[in-house]
Amino acid sequence: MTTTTKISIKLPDGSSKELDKGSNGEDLAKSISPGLAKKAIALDVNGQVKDLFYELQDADEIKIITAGERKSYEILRHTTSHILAAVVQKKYPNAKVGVGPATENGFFYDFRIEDHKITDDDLIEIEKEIKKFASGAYKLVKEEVKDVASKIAEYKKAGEVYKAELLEEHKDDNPTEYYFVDNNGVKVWSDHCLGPHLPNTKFIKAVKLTNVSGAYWRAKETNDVMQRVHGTVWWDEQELEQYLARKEEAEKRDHRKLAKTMDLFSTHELAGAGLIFWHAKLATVRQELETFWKQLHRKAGYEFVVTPHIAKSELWDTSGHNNFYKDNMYSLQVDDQEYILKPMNCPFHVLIYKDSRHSYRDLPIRMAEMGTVYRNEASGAVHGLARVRGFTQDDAHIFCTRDQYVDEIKGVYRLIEEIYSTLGLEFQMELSTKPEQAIGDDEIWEFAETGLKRALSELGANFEINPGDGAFYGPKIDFKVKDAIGRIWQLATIQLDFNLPNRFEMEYTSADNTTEQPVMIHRAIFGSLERVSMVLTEHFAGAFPTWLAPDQVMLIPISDSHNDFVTKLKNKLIQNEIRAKTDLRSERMNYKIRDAQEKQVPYMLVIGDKEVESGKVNVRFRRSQKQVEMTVEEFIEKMLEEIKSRSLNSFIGD
RNA sequence: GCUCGGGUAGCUCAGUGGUAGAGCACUUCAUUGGUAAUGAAGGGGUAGGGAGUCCGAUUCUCCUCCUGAGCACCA
Repeated sequence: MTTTTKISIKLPDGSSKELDKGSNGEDLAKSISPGLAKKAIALDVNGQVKDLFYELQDADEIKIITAGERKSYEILRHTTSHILAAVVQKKYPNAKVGVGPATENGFFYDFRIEDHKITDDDLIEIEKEIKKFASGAYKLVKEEVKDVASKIAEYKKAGEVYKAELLEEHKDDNPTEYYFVDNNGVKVWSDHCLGPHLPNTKFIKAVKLTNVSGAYWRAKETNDVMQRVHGTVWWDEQELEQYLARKEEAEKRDHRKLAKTMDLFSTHELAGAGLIFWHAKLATVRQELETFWKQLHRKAGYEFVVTPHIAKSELWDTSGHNNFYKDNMYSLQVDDQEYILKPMNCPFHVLIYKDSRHSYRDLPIRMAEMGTVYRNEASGAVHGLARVRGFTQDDAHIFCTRDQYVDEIKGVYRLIEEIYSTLGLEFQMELSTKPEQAIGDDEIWEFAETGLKRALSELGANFEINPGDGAFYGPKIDFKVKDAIGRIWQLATIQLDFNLPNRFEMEYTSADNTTEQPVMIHRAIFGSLERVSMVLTEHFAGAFPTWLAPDQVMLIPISDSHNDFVTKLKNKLIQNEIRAKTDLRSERMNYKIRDAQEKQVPYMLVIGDKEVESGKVNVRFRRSQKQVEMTVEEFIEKMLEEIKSRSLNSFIGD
C-alpha cells in the first residue's frame, strides 16, 4: 500500500519542490531560503493571490509574493484597513464596521459611530494606535465560518448590522473570518473578510492616516452615512515619504491654486458657483487654443455656425431633453413662455440642417460651433474648471450617409490625434456599447458599433471596450487623458445618435430619389474649453509652451536708466505679435528675474548698458540657467518660428 | 443633493466673548544693481451674508451663500 505524504510544487523558474503534505506557503518559503521566508507575505497560486498560510496542494504552481513587489501593496493596504478597524472599535466601542478595501494608493474603512465624529486630532491618535497595534506582531488567521446563521445572529446581537448584511449575502460562498491572534494564541479581533491578508501585522510600519470623509453605506444615497477614514501605507518610510512628496507636487500643480498665483480665472460668490470668470491670462490661452482649433477644422472641411443661448421649451420637448435632462436645465419664464438655457448645442444644429432640403450631394455636412452651454450640476460636484455650470464646448455635428460615417469617424480621430499630440497629451480610447436602456433596434446598434470598431482598427488604434456604457441614443468612443495628479479626464468624445434624426425627422434625398435619414455624429475634441484649460494648466504646471503662454517675454531693465529703451523694445515685440511685458518696478534685477520665472514667463530679456550699446539682447529661458546673446531681429525671428510651429520646446533648450 | 471641514487684508494664515495681527503683495523714499528674495516708511480688513443669545460677538447658536475632501450624480 502506498501513501502519498509528499506533494510536488511548481515554481516560477520551472523547477519543482517536494514538500510534506499539509505544508503551507510559509514552509515553502523556508525550504527555499530563510531570506525569502522573511520577506514572504502571500502566494500567487495558479494565478490567484492567496494567504501565505494557504495549504499547498499537489501540482500547484506557486509564486511567492514578497514585500515591495507590485501585487504586495494591495495586501498590505487591505490588512492595514483591518487594523484601523480594530483600533477604532477599541477606541470607540459604539463603532460599527462597514467595509475597508485597499485603494490605489492606500485604504479606507467605513464606520458608523452614533456618538462620535472623528476629527483630525483623532486621526493622529488613531494612527499612533495603529502603529502600536501592528508592532504587537499579531498573526492573521483565516477560518471558515462553519455556522453562518449563528455568526449572523452574533453580529446582529453586537449591533454589527453592516457585517451581518454582508455575511447574509455571502452565506452560500463559504464565508471566511479573519482573526488577529497574539503570541499566546488568543484571538483579539475578527472581521468577516475574504482576504487575502498579510501573515502578520509586524509588516505595517509606514502608515499615515490622511483624512476622514462621508460615504453612503454601499454607495447608496438612501442608506446610512458612514464615516470613512482614509489612509496610506507603504512598505517603508522612504516609500511613504516619496508618496507624500508626489502628492505635494500634485497639489502644487492644482489649477485652482495656480489660478490665484498666476491670475488665471476666478469665480464669485455674487455670481454663483461653477460660473467661470476667465482673466486675461487664461483667456489668452483659450484664444490660442480656439485659433488652433479653427485652423485645423477649416482645413478638415468644417463650417462654423453660431446659435442662440436659449430656446423655447417646446424645442426641448421635441429633442427629448425635457424628459430625460430636465433636472439639469435652467429655465426662464418670460411672460407666458418658458425658455430653456441650452445644456447642449445639438438641437440647434439640427434646426439649421432642417432649414433647407438636402441632397446626398450635400453630405457630409460638418457643422461646428464653440457653443456655450449651461447645466445645473449638483452643488457638490462643482469643482474648479473641471466641473462647472456654464462652459463652452468645441462642438460639432456631422450629418452624413451610412456609407460615409466610418470615414467621418476616421477624420475626427485624425483631428484629435493632431490636436493632442501638439499639446503633448497622451490619450487612450474606450468604445462604449449598447446600454440596457436604449432606443433604436439591435440592427442599427450592430451597424453603428461595427462601424466604430472598423474605423478604429483601420486606423490601427488601440481601444478598450466598455460594454453597456454607451449613451441611450447611440454608441460612443471616449478619449481620456491623464493629468499630473494621475487623474483620468475625459475630454474628447465621438458619439453616434439615432435619436435626434428621428425626433426631428431629419432627411435627405438619395441618388435614387428616395428619402433617407442622415447619420448624426456628435463630437468634441477639447470637450470643454474650461476642462481642457484645467488639464493643460496642471499638465504644464502653469509653464505653458510659448505659443500658449499668456506672457511670452518679460523685459527686465538693469536700472531705471534703461526703462525707455526697454519700453521701445517691448512695443517692437508687440508689433510683431509677440506678447511682451516690461517690469519697471524699482526692484533689484535679481528679484525681477525670479518673479518672471515664478510666473512661468518663457523668456526674459535682461537689458543694461551693454545691450543698449550693442543692440543685442540677453535672452534667458525660464527655469534654465542658460543665457544667450542675440540681436533683437534674431530673437524676433526665433520667437515667431517657435510660436508658429506651436513647439513644446524652447529654441534655447532647457 | 448628502456627510464632515472651512470662510479673518489682494494671497497664505495666526489669534480673541470687550470693535484684530503676521508674512508676502501693494504705495512712497533711499539704493542704480549683471542673472533666484536691498533697506526704510506707509496705506489697506468691521471679520462671506442675515438673524438670534448676551451689557457687549469676528469669537456662541440658527439660517443662507461660497469653498475643501469624500459620496452620489455626470449625454
